[in-house]
Amino acid sequence: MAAVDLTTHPGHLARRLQQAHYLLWNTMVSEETTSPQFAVLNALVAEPGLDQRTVGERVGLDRSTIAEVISRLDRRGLLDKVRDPQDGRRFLLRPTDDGLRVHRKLSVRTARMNQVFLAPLSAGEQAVFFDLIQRVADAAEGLRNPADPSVATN
Amino acid sequence: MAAVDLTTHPGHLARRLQQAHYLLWNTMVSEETTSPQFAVLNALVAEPGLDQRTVGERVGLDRSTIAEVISRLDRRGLLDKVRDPQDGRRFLLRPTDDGLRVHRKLSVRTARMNQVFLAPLSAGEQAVFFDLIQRVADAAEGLRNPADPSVATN
DNA sequence: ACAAATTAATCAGCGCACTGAGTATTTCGG
DNA sequence: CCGAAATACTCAGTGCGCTGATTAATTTGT
Repeated sequence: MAAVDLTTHPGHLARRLQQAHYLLWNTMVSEETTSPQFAVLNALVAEPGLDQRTVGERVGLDRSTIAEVISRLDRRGLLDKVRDPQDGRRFLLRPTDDGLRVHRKLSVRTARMNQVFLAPLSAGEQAVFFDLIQRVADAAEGLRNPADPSVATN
Repeated sequence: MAAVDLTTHPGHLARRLQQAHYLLWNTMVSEETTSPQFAVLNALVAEPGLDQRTVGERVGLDRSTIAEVISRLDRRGLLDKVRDPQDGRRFLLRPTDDGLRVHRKLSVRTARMNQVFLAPLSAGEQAVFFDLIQRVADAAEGLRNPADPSVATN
């Protein structure tokens, strides 16, 4: 009786959206390479030589998760991981030739998948969709690190 | 150079949105009870006596995941799980008094959290937000089970 | 120059999410 | 009535995602 309507809960909708995407990715893009793995590969194609932490920042993964994703890509030979001679704490990462090939192939398939995924929306609605989600996600991420000195907390 | 802009990838946005929500939930709602656990509890408040599979359907969790979520709620004494005397394969689930208490408390906090989460959007935008996400998620879930006999596949 | 603080990465532990395979129970067909 | 199919649940295995604690390297403050 006191139950709540979950269709008005953004968190629940976000989870359902992500699950739906996960399934579609598996059937239309790749069963071996996951969406987060592709995101990491993509970040390294854009900026080869990044370290682990920075890649995580770029794609929105925390230190532990990024370490696992990278270790899987490394095991499959899709990226190179070498100690930074300038700073022995860091590992520098860059895609291998295989990594570049996989990235190219998956880029095409991902574009196709996105069309199918967004097909229920008109072009205008798609733009609104991106804008609204991004604003909510950005704001929530902002709540998490209120410590940026350039945007004082008061 | 051939890298892709992830801000136009709904899957990537969905993941970021869900992560942002996860963090906010942890700080504003509960550290013990997760959002999927609340969803299950909520489904059982609405319809006490459901079996596991049906609860999973209601909240959008597959057979394996729902089993784990339920076993955690059971361990914490928030629900009762008894064999259906009519059908020995099923377990019938209902919230305990403790489960009802937790559900009530978390309902209030969840409402507050949703307000904070959606604060960057106007009331009109929030309605659009729900509508668009739901349409995309519904459509993608529909691609997954085209086998409903009442809506023939051809 | 050297102790203290900071930073990058790892590890252990928990929870969500999916698939494929296996077990037990019920239902269906002949 | 009884063997085959369907159904509910469990189990093993993989991957994403978070926190808190630890280790190793660099930077900072005297």
